[in-house]
Amino acid sequence: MAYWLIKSEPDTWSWDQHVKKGADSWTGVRNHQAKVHLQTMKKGDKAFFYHSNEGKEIVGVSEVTKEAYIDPTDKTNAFYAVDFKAVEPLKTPVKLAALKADKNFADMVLVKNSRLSVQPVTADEWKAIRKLGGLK
DNA sequence: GCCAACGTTGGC
DNA sequence: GCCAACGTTGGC
Repeated sequence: MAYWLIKSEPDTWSWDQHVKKGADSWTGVRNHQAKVHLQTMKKGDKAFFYHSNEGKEIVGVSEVTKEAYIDPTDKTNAFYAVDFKAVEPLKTPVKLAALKADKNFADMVLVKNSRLSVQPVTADEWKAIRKLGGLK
């Protein structure tokens, strides 16, 4: 089981919308590094749902329900989409600022390369952030 | 709203 | 194939 972090601007697609929809497709990724990560995802993998711009915090946990397929919104067929369903919200959102202030997360991709929209998360980071978010 | 960081494009 | 110019993202 691998862990990931997916980013969305709440103006475009928020956690609340994600929860209401249940499962939805993560389309529109037009970055090759992010694409590689999408292709690596397996059904059942978990991902943190991060709000960029507004909030700048990790707000929930999602799960991969469908592995990478050609992004229907991409006419060149060069990019991929993955389906996610919302699993559970964090009891306390984990702020980017809090991660930056904590040395344990100094190497985290979110801290180092904030522009990447789909990122891997290590098992250690996963556990620590769940804890910070008030989950077991 | 600004601007730094990054990716992409296109001229040479 | 290099690199300057440009566009986009996202933190501040």
